[in-house]
Amino acid sequence: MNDDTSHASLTLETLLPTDAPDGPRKPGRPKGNQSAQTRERILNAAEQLFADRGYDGASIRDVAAEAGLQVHSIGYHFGPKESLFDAVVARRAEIMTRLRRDALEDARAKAGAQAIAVEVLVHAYVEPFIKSASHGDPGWRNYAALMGRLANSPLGTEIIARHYDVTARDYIAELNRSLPGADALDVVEGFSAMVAAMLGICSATGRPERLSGRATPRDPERSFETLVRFHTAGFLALATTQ
Amino acid sequence: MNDDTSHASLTLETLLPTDAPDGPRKPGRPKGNQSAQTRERILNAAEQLFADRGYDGASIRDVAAEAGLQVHSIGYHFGPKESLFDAVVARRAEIMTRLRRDALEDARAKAGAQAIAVEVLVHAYVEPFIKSASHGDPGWRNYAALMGRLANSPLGTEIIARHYDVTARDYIAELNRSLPGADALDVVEGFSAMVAAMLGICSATGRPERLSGRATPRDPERSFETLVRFHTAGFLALATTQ
DNA sequence: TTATTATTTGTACGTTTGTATAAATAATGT
DNA sequence: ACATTATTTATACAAACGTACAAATAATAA
Repeated sequence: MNDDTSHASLTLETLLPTDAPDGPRKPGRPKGNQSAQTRERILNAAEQLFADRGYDGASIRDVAAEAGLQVHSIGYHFGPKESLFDAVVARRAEIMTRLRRDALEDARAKAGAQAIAVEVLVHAYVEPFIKSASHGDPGWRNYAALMGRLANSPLGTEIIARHYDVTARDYIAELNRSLPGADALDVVEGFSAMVAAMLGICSATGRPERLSGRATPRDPERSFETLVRFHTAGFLALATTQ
Repeated sequence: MNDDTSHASLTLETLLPTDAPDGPRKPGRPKGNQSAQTRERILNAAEQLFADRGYDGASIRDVAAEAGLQVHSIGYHFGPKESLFDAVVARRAEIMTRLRRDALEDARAKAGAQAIAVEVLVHAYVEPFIKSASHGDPGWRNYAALMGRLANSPLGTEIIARHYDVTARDYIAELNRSLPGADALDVVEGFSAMVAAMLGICSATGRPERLSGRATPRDPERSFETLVRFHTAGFLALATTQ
């Protein structure tokens, strides 16, 4: 599809910043360090296809076609399929983790010697993800959908653990400090519920719209605020009751 | 792998009740209505493999081997792959839906003219699923894991909608009655969060154990109680705050 | 200039995929 | 007894899969 690259007419391709601004690739060693750019293009294509069709549903050939490259270029840059998959997850995981760590340090600095408010912790963990997923960038939107798909699958949990568990434990420890009356096991349970809800919101399955009967997609900003309110109350209930 | 079927030694196969107690099938028309039994066996095998490897990760050949049948027998009984998948989901969806409807009617009868307590509604919706998934039956355990995998995927949401949305709407309507101060959109959001948490608990990914540092798997009964407490408080916060 | 290195292309291999066809077999209906 | 029906086996097929090899090409290094 879309093989009319011969005439440079005013198509979407020329108006929007695409992932392949250079046109069809020519063989030969590229100038300077163009490899990084090609890798990004492959990662973007893979990200979208893995999000749409899942790990097994998206083939290396699909990725190559979407990136405008030959099949072998994928393997050349990323090795076997599973390595490509891990690279897709890893790329934005690093960014997301940094945002969350910064938000946590910020909250710690503001709280001083006192415990951080639960609402602040929930906000700090969830906000970077939901904001990234709903701020227009299709890359982040695809990534969020992919994370949702991964959440309850064996391969997915293994990769998520590798990239996200350290920071998750930091937040859980801080939640325990803020909820001295709550059992630690229950706090982990609440944290898991929070993550599940966050991923559900960003997966854009259309189910909430269907269940509420509205045709228009819901406002992610509003979903975010509701999530914070809802889960903050949930956490507090773990400390007070029982 | 495991191709030493020549000698009938004391292996797990001979000790455990497998899905194929009748031994290898022989061609020819079976006595009476044995077809239903074969279909169940195929559904059990497909359920397990779809849960473990996902829709694209599990092949029809895998299912046939697991059920102890030839490849074509799967197509003979269920048609194309997607029909088999739908049949897997549908089988227990009917049971689950009945349990939930019964629980809802029960709660309505007990509440009389009053609104049903939010906690009762949360309990009624979640209990059949978590109890089925954790009551020892590997079929239900596989089914629950499969549902978790489906939750945030396009194919999955479509199938889930077809089988579960009607009852979900009933519960949401009742939740709105019990939360007169809450916005209907927020209630749907809370309901989605509740379902996501429920599926996460039953998917048995091992992440909560990893995050809490314990090696032993958590008690599902306890997770269930925590879920109800947590989400009931969340719903109530939607009505009181803002 | 010449040799080397990085990257893309084109092609190929063996396996696995979903699905289909044809024959064989045994219970059932008449 | 005989034709019919339901089901399993065996085999086949075209397509798609992940991966690999060899050649071509262009930038860089010597």
